[in-house]
Amino acid sequence: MAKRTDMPTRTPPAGRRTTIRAAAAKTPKAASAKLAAERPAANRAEKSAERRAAIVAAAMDEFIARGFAATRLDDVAKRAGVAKGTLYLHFKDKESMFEELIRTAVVPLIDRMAAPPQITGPVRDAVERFAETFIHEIAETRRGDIIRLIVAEGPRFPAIADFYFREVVSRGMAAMRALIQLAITRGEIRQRELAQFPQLIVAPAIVAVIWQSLFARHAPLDALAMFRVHLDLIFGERRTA
Amino acid sequence: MAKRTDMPTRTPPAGRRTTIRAAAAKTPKAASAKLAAERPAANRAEKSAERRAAIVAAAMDEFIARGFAATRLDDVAKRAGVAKGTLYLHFKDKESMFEELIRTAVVPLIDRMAAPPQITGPVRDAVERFAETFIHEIAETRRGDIIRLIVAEGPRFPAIADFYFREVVSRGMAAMRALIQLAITRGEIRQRELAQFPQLIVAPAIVAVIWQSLFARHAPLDALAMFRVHLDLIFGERRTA
Amino acid sequence: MAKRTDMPTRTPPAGRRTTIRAAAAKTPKAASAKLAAERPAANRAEKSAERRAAIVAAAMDEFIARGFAATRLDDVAKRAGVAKGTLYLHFKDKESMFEELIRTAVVPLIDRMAAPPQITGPVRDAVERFAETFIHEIAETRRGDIIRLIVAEGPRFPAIADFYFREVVSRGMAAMRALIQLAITRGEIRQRELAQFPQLIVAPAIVAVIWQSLFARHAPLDALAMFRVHLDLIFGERRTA
Amino acid sequence: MAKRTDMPTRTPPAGRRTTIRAAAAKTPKAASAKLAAERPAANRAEKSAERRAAIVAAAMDEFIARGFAATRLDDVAKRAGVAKGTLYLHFKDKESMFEELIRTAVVPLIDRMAAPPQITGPVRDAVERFAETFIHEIAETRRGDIIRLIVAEGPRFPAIADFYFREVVSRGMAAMRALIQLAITRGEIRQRELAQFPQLIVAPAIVAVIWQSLFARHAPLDALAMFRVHLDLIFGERRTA
DNA sequence: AATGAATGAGCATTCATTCAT
DNA sequence: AATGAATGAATGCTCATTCAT
Repeated sequence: MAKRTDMPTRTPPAGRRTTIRAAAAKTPKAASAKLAAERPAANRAEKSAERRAAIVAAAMDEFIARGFAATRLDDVAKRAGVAKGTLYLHFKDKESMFEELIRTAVVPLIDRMAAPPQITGPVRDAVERFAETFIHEIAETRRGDIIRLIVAEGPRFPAIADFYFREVVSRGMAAMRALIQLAITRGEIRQRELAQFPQLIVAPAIVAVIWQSLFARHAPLDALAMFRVHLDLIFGERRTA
Repeated sequence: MAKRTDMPTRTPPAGRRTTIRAAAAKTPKAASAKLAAERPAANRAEKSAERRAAIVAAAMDEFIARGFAATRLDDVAKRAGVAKGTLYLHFKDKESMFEELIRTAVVPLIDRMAAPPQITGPVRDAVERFAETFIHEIAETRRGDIIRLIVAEGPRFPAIADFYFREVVSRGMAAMRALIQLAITRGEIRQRELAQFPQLIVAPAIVAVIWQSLFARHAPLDALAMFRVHLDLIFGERRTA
Repeated sequence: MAKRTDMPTRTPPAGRRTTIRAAAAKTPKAASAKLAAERPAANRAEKSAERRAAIVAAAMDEFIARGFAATRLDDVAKRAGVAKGTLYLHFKDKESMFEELIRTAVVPLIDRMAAPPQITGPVRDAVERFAETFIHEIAETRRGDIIRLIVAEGPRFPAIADFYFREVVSRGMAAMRALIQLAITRGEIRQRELAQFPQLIVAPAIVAVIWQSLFARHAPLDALAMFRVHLDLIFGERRTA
Repeated sequence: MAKRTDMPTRTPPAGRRTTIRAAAAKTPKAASAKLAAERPAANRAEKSAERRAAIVAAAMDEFIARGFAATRLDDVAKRAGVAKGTLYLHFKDKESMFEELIRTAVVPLIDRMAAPPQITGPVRDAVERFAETFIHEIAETRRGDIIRLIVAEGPRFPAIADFYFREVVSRGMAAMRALIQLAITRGEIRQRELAQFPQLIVAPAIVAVIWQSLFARHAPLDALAMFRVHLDLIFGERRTA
């Protein structure tokens, strides 16, 4: 069967798929021992939360690397250092695991969006700061992969697309629109129609995220520099920085 | 190519996988009968080409609707009106089917990009015409789904990402850069740095494609109108059309 | 013993297994709380005996409703209001739980059989009284289900079939045979060969038990009336009651 | 049809369950080779029917030996000499396999019941002939096990209990009642109330079936002799045969 | 070439049993 | 003693791939 190509970025492959059964880390004990060693003590609830966190992290890695359908819960369990059955103590099934995972992972994005942008100086500065944050913390981290994951699986998981639209996209659009209108009022932006398409502001960031996961090795992209040029288009020539 | 030509927009998903069994058209016979009826007679080679085209079209629909891993060749065969074994007369295995498919599907995109843009008037007009074409023929058709498919599966199919980068992206970028430089030379664009990031030109088109498949039902997007505002940012306020 | 004493008739099945997840009372805590509340205090041994009784009752319900293989110890524990591990403080494993259970449940049957039938008047009266008891206390109660359970699982649990044969069947047959012979001696029964097949006396009772659990809803059966007709066949026309 | 035709009595269990994994006859190939050898040639449809018959026979053996829940489809496949997937070409899932199996197996019983009893002489002779047939062909063969299987699984498969009641029990009862009434009319039976409980006629046969599968090794039962005594009770002392 | 029945490795999920707390 | 989280072998079912017809 499939060769199971290697993922270009993060996550080391959790096992060879078709031919060779992964050398089957028969060492959940070892793994949990390691966990135990790391931390001085932990009561029942803490340990459970820890395990859950390990599962979440492992599942995220696998789902990002392989997509929903191709991810094997066996691999998730191995990577998390737990037995297969343990997954089911925390999640009803693979599908809910995926959906809950995405929701959880999206929360930091929401927090970013929700942080009321501090408009102390020009709007452009606020947008630029926002973009810096986004690019550093999302486009260049695993969170960017989550966005790609949503793009990839969204059509098969309408609940996820809905959730993402509601919690992130529509809120982000509203915030962008407010910023744009403020900038128009202040005369920083002359293009009044821009308020109708706040997507235009973030489009380069989205493209950067996609570019990083698909083409980074062919042609690295300086996302931040690109975004600054983009801002120049919107706000007019860059001030002599 | 022909046969099930255009199916101009998204295929309705044939069923959620995990829970509901797809309503699996139980009529391969019927389908192939229809095929046979369409054309009076056909020699061996023609029939084979026809079958292959049917398979390609069917596979495209299924891969778009479900992604690589979740697509069942059974469904592809059913939809194409052929037996399962027949698929293997045309493709080595599921993986090569997928890869060849993408390559095939990407050719029209290449052709679009390769068509030397007619610069008879302002560069902006050329770009606008290009965008109109792109949006009509890609963002609003099934071809847009192919782009999403590449985004979704690219990391698992580096060969495809490579191919796509080489054949479409890098060529498109080069063409864009040339246009930008021409426009800068002519004074249509003042932002000189834009030439370094031709991605900025197409970013809204990419975002439109993604938006359509994820959020169209929440908030339809007038991709063309958006793109025109985008062009105003780049080329300056729209001429009084 | 007590506690959930009565449950006089069939337990409603907790859910079809393959398709629907049982509505799994999520309240072991609540249940055991109730237990604790019922009785002011209890020393260690008493509490243990109580728990064991609760487990036995719960297990009986589940085994009757689902059979051995399909019964989940999780459900038994939940129904008994104890933790899963507690089951193993009382029983070695599922199999011994089942076997001990049956043995326990069969004891009342034995007691019934062993009670020396009071022959104060005609043998027929004794047999009729016996049948009344059997039908009221067995065929029409959960104990009848135990007989069906033995029929169902006997071939897979030879130890149980052996035990049941030894403790109930052979003793019952002997008692029946004695009664028959007494009746023959007294001239109440003319059919001498009946003594060779004491099964014939109880056959209608067995059939009644099976009928109740399989066909009661299609066609209710008046077991006692049937048995009286049966006695008429054996002892001759019923006296003008 | 044939092959493992008659297997007149109980099947030896196909493997120890809990402790030892069955020595796993890894020889489906061998088995099907044997099949092929037995028969000169066979077209597609014939082979399919043959396979299905093999599956049906194997499944029957396993279900009888272990009950529904404890039967492993792996074992069924092994015994039938086919691959696991093949089972699913013939049956939707384990549950429908079981239900269809029972239905199929019950047909011969129906045929027996439906055969209009030839009343050429005394009714008693007709009943006696019926009983002989029943005991030879059912109580003493694997068909008896099917009755036990229905008793065992009926409560978990209401559809089966319904079917069995409708197709066998109610029809059999009606036939019995007609015979009884004829006998009453002719003066062969004096007990008029017997017509209300035709179950009484067959009760010893049912008991014999159960006895055979549970207690045969403890105390063999001459079912036919027992039934003759039973008939004497109903029709009066046996004629000097 | 075309078919589709057959295969069997693969995988999600369940559940008896154990054991640290 | 009691708990219930954790385990992992077991099992129903799927589906890419093969191959006899």
